[in-house]
Amino acid sequence: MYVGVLVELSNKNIDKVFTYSLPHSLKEKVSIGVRVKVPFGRQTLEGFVVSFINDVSIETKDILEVIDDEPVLNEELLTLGKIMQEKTLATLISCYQVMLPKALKAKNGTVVNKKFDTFYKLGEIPDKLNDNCKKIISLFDKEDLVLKSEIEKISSSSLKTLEKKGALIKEKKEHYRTLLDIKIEPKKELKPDQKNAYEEFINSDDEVYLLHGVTGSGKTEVYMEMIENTLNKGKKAIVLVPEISLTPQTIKRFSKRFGSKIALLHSALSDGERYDEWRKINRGEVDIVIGARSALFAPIKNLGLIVIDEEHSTSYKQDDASPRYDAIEMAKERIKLNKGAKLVLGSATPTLDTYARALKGVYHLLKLPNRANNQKLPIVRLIDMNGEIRRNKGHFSKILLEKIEEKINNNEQVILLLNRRGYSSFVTCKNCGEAIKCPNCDITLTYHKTSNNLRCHYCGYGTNKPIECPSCHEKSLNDLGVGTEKIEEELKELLPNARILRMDFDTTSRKGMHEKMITEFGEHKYDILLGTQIVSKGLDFKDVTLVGVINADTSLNIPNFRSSEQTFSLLSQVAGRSGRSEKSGEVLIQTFNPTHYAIKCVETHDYIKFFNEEMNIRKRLGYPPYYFICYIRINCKNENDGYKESLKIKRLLEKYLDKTVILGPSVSGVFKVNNIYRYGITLKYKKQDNLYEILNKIIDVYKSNHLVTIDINFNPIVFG
DNA sequence: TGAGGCTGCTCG
DNA sequence: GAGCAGCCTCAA
Repeated sequence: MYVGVLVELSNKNIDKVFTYSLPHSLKEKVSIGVRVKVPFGRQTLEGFVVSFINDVSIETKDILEVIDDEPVLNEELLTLGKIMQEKTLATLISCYQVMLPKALKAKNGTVVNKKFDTFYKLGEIPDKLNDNCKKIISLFDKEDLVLKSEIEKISSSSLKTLEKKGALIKEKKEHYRTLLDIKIEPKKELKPDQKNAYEEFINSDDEVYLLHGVTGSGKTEVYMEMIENTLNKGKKAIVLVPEISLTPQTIKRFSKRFGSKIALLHSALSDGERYDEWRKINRGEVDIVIGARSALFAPIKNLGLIVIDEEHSTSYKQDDASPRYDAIEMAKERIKLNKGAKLVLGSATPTLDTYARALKGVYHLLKLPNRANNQKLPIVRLIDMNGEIRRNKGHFSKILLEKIEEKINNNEQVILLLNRRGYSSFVTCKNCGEAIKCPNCDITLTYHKTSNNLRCHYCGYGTNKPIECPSCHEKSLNDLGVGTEKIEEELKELLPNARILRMDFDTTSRKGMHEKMITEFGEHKYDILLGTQIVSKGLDFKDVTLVGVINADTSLNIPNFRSSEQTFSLLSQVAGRSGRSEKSGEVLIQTFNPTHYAIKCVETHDYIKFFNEEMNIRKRLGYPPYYFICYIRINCKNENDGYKESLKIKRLLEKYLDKTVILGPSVSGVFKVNNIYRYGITLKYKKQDNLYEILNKIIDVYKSNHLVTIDINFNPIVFG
């Protein structure tokens, strides 16, 4: 008897199935999907059993040890991992590892302790009982098993008596760290719009849906109804939310409706907690999994529904490490593996790719055009900052300051967004607000401080940093960004009596801080919530009637063809935090580009207009959704070798890819990381049948090259 | 002639 | 990834 094993190391050279013999003593313990320890060369490695093999023609070694009692990868996930490998061209082992919580990844030295608790169950109850004993017995009215500690709260001596008489029987059971405070509340009736969308959903056989609903339209209520419908059919559901909006507010809403049927998977959990949640899911003890990107791979059986909320969020693409997979693409694959299952994508500002597909009928479009409870969308005003900076030194316009004061005096609350994307890596003019762009690509040039020049990361164009602004000819070029701390200081000086809560990566990184801040702001212990992107999603405070955006433009200037889309989306989302209760809301957006379509369309809440404008540009310049993009990064210790190899690769690609536009090589977003130089080649294509074949060949050629490594990223978020 | 470095290959 | 064989270079 032999088994195929995939070993833990992520390296293209050994990313294949190795055959091991199975000693008689381990025969019973091995099944497909369990982790094992195997000899590999002169080291011992962990790996996954992926197949059983009958006859072999080569010498084999014995499996040393079987680690798991139960498989950690089931058949569905094994298949899904293979699909991921084909789509990302990463190593197969990395695709499996990314689906598992840290504690279950095949990796030498991982040990996880299970925690056990003592419970009691009922035995034979004697006729005569004293009061304490009666009380203890009554604990079993609601539950079959009661914790020892709960019983001891009544009386530990009575517990001993009952145990002796055989009325209570001890039982050791695995303990799960509980995460949810469960108080189930009656569900809300759906509003007419929500009901229409829901009914259209349940009466359709389509696989993929886009729920396009404006901010505050109550998408979550619709999701919950869809989930309930799924559970009623005896099936289970996965809900993905961006990490940033996996706030206590969101979790509470789901747990109030579904209680202990939920498991949570997100980054704030410790490894142990995450492992507990995973095992609960694996044993079929929960019906709903809520989590960030990787929760898509929760080992749920009988899956009926996947919901991906805020589907436009870039957090669904693993962009910075291999496997560079897109959770939405993988969700579609998982739906296919579960007959009858459906995928729902939800957003107020869907990505162009998603909305274009919905218009074409590839996805079934469901609409929530109005806010729930007849609230109006907030009134948005643009504040032209051109010239304003010279009038006063700081970052606040007169109007915004006055409005903040007015709201605070009214006992209302304010959210302020500091848009920090693209921080300082580009050059703008302090006077006219123009950013310096590439003449070939319509992409903002990236400023390289060390060489004091500007370069395009798409085509490789480069120029020295000019002394004056090419647009208004003032000598006021600026390459600095602003942080929340600085803004907070400024605000404290301008409004000394305001209570300001600063929320950003620094202040929320400590465990529980994010939750504490949200709770305290909700209790109106502060007047102003100041933060970065973190304040833009999922928050719902009834007293917030003003949202201010300090610098709308910075995200327009990131060197990426998606910069307009991401700006429109961010501003629309943060604007949606205003006026979500009875009081009507206002939004003030400070901008140097008040006529830019991405900003104008936020003012008018006009997604469709934005979509059409942006689609025209994408079509003209050959970007998604009209073209697919693939970014090949070449990493090398030596600058010159890296460039030479990049050119070789480019020539190879040009030889075999006849229907693909090949750009570069140019320096990558961050040119030097850990003393490794990085170059990039960008591919644009509509249909190129042999693309994967050629890319696989290139990977093969370089897999044992010690000088050069290659990363491939399909549909990248960042070109780095 | 032996030490040291580089490359390419294998691991079941 | 680690280890190793095979080959090259260099200095004496």
